Amino acid sequence: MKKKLYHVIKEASKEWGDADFNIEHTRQKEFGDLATNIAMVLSKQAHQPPLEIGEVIARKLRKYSMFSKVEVVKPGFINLFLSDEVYINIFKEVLGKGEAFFKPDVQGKRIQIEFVSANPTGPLHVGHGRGAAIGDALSRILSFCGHTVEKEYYINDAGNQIQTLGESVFFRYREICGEKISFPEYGYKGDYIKDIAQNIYQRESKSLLEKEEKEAVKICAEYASNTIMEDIKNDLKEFRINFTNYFHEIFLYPDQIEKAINYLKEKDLVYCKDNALWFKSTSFGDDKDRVLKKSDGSYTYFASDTAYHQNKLSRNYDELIDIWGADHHGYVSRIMAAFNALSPEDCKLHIILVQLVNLLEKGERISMSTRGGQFETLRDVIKEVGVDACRFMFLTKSTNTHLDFDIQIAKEQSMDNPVYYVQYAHARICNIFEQVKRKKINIRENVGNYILKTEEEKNIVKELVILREAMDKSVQELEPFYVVKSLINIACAFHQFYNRRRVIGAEEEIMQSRFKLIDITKKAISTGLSLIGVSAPKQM
RNA sequence: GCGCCUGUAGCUUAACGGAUAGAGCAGCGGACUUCGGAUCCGCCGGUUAGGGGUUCGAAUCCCCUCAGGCGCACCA
Repeated sequence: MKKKLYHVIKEASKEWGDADFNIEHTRQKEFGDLATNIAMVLSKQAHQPPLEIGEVIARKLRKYSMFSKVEVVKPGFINLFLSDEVYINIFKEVLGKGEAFFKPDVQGKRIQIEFVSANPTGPLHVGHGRGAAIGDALSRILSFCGHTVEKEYYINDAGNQIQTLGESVFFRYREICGEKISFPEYGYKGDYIKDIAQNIYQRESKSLLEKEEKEAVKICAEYASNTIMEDIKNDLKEFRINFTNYFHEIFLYPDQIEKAINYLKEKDLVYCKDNALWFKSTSFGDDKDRVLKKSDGSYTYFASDTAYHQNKLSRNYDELIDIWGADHHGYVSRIMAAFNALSPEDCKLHIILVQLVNLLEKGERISMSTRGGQFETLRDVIKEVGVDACRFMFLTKSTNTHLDFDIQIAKEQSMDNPVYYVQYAHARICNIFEQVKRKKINIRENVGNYILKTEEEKNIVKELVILREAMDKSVQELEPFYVVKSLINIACAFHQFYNRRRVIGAEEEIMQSRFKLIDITKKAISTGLSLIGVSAPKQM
């Protein structure tokens, strides 16, 4: 609809030449349905007052039957009031296309999105949960819009952290075996480490003590990372997230890392200094060059990450998306540098930073690093507030803003917690159809004469159009939050309608139209909710 | 010290450079004899952290100050 309008307005204003104008949904209904700033934009280049230009354009626009009123106001806005005919046509279009109406026109691409990727050294916490909710919603939205999406989890199972994990477990194991040890400062101190050590003890008894320490630590590390990874996978499943693929860092050792380094060498982007191997990331905009291979011969994580991205490139995606916690932002420029060095041409890499989550309870901050708090893990939070509320909560604010997650509020069923508001609208519609069934009211397949008389009904139609635009915007900006916001507005438009108008009991023609209207509204809500991984219950 | 993110009503927040800064919660007051009151309507509440600048027009862009968060390794 906007596209069509765009052309109409462009046509009406062509005597002044091209301009970068826009059309927006108005905030207040006195300003019509839509408004454009074209007169103000043109006034600069035409050296003419915007009101004059606006009046000329408005005169032309008034000839179109799609507008019931066109007015030019104060600073130079042209307010457009759409005729009922336009609403009816959109309404028919939505009904004809069904769910497909909400898909923006996009060219299908192959996209890989990597998210969560938490190290298998401890359970997922709330911050991971937000990344998970955003990554998963984004995948669903992208694939709904026609892209082919693969979701990948990268497991860091090769570096020092795993070594430390193994050592930590082995310390606990020795403790269980009766040795007196002093647990190292750098070790993982969580209780889950003790549980894992206990399991190993039950399986192996004291046999590990007879092995060489290096060997024993390795066994512990392997066992621990596997069990923790299993737990993580269970948490993700619980959170309704299925990855297409789990990629192990260890798989890159050492051949693919060498391959990546050699590739950079051939391009003369690598040099030796102080016995270490450096990548010239400054040539690609990074602040300083980065080490690939340390002087002790081992690789940095940066080296394996580089190799990992080369591996991704070899899989022929059109676009790559990495979702990281905002605490990794210092890492962005070096990976971008490596990526640009590796990828001569088309494939694009987007790095999305998810801002941190503050976990609160009744306004009090719960620390995530100490074990004082009750709900530091994602699992605990899900158990407490439920998957629906949890996922919705993570998505109500844009990715790039800090999120205060208050357990207390997430449990409440108020407008602070809009998931119920949206679900309730869905349940209400379902209930109307329940009543219809019970009262044996006939729903006609073909409604000859569509009627959208009231503001409330037109509002719903308008919000459905906005959902499609939100879908488009979410894809453009890789930001699922627009869809969520639109869902809340659709629910709002429906609740307003519901409170002022009736479906059952309205005059036959109107009732039949309204059946169609609420049916498509229900579809919009359930589709939208499914895209963010939230259920659409029939009753609550 | 350098870099990134953030600062909007008591709280949580919205606003492609556009109109009187828009919502929800909390507070106060109302609404269905009929489809679910987890809803709807009204009132109260703002110097958009502060100060400069850019322009027809700034919460938004630029500079400075203040406050908070996070990064600045041959760590992961």
